[in-house]
Amino acid sequence: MPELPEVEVTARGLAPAVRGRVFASWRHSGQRLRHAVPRAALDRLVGEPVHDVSRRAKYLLFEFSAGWLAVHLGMSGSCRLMLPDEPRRLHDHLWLAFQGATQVVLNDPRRFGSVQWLPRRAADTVQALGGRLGVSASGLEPFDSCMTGVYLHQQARGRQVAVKQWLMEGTTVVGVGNIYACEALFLAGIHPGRAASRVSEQRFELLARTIVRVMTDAIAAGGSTLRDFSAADGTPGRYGQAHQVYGREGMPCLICATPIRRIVQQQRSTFYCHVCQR
DNA sequence: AAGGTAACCTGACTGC
DNA sequence: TGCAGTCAGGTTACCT
Repeated sequence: MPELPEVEVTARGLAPAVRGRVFASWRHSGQRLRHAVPRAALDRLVGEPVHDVSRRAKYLLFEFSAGWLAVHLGMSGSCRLMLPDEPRRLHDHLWLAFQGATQVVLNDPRRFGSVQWLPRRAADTVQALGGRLGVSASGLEPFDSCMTGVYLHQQARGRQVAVKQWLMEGTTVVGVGNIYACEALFLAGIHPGRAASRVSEQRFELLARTIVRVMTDAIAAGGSTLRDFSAADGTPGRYGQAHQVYGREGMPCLICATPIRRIVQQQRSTFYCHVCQR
């Protein structure tokens, strides 16, 4: 599921209900997620207030005085606010209860999601947490003012990999997954198979702007829902209706009417227009 | 060092 | 109706 917009929508949905509340208790389904649930850290956090709920890359961050609880939604995860007496659903795996009867429940059918504890280090910032979360979270946030065509061009130097794959690595810019990589490359007119180093600075300038635009629009629409995703209040995202190429194989390009093509790169589907994207 | 592949999981859908 | 095969928003360990 979730790329940056979906995680952002989740964070914005949870924050008003959770910010400032005291963490009261937690429960785990016992089913293994990507990483073992940090039991000792969760136990220590009981009684501590949550200062904020935010996002870094595709990670949801619950900020405590001692550090951050980082939740990743994997391919199929979603986090929802629930009342204590609501029945348990299939694939609910983690319950975080807060004072005042607020409960955050992580549901994840495929269990590619994770929960990690990041102890606070001196002068830590949310931006700096990226590297500690993994290489895929180490790049710049798309909304960072340093995310320019010059920056992308410089980062892509010497990289022979396809630009789409390079974009999705998360080492240059974070949060761009399969859907939004396809969409942003289409809007920038860049062929997804082009070597990253062979994209011009001018094209990268356009790409930097289209990434921001696609992300902004997707957040405003509540994200994309393919099958699993829903926001903290359970509503699905509407951005799927705005997809220009993703999931539109064989359908006419919205610019030139040429049928959209689908290829496989790195075992992932890529959708593009071979006329508009060069 | 960079590039490719497999693995982690469940569920929905397609075609026979 | 049932079964096999394919595909799905991500990440990373391990090869070459």
